[in-house]
Amino acid sequence: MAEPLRLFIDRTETPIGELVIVADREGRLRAIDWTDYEARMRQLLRLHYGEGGFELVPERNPGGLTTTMSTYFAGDLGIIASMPVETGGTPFQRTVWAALRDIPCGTTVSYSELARRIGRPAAVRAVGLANGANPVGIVVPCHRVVGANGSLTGYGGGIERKRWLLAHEGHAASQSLLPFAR
Amino acid sequence: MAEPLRLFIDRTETPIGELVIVADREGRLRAIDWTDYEARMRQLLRLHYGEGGFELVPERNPGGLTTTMSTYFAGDLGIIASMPVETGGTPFQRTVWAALRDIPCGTTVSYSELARRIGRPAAVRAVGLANGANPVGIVVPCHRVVGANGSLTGYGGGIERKRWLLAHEGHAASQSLLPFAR
DNA sequence: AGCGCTCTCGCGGTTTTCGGACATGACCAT
DNA sequence: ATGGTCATGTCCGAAAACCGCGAGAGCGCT
Repeated sequence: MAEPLRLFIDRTETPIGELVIVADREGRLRAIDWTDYEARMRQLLRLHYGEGGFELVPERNPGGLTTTMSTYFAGDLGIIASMPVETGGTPFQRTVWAALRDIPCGTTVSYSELARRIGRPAAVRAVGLANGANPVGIVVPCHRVVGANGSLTGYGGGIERKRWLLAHEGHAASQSLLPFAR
Repeated sequence: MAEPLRLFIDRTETPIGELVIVADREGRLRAIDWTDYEARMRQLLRLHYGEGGFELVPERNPGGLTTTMSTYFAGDLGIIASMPVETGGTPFQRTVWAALRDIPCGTTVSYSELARRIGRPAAVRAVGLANGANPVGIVVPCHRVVGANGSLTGYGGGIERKRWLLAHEGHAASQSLLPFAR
């Protein structure tokens, strides 16, 4: 009944692949992902806003977000911390995502530590799940969460990109971090 | 996200109980039910428009619909046929409800006949279900559907009311119609 | 011992799947 | 007549599967 949410979609190249960016009328980031995972991103949007609950309109640099992302990749790391974001998700997921934004750039946290921080020390796997369901990767830095033993464990965009992002953010040990525990 | 749909709610007395009436800004009927089943009506609204997808604002005689209903109960039977109606529902349900409005006042149809009319002769039970899910009873005359053997079978507001409505509409045999097959 | 690896199992939120209930009625076998 | 079977759409609740984890046990090597 209520006309669908009007969202704007744009794309931009980065050193590790093309990004798809989705913003709303107010210039808040609603979704972002790598072009090669665009299908998954659209699926997530459908899940959050319903089948016909939104429409994607191509537009250049909506809300200036495309520029912001380029700036981040160019080396201005702090800029994403203040980027406006709006998401759906369950209460639990939103709690996890909020906690993600509190992880300082250049550092990492383990899944269990993150679970502890939101007051649900036992919900470790659930935190992993919520991490994977994050619609606004990079900006809400799910890549800063690693295994308890320092292994990179997983990343929706591919482990290689996770490693690159951490290195880009100057994480001291990121060069030696292996995909799996050695 | 999108602010909730603003709906107006009113009540009116009838010979067979109090009605709750819900209209939209454009004066179209969105829902109607007997006060003693108001909980079910609200449930249906939640189902169609989502948990926080609408709000009910008390208002006297919204869109003049309350007057229209009184007029119907006073004896002007034809007036409901032209009453504006807007509903959610699945494609199948909407098809069934549309077919209901084509049943002339003062006549009845069996569930199977109705199923045949919408081109789904086998979906007899499904038609019954869709009938029960009708959010705008009386106006979309689900009470004009009876069992193949003439029994009244069922009605969301109670069999007695179904019988009364049919009698009110001058259905010839309604006086002798029994709740269940004899 | 001490290290490091593998395997197993429990953890918990979300999604998916499945079965049942229902405002019927045609058909077939007792 | 009576009674069981089955088709059909949709919602709901229960149960199970799914995982971007991690602690602990068992085992083979220095």
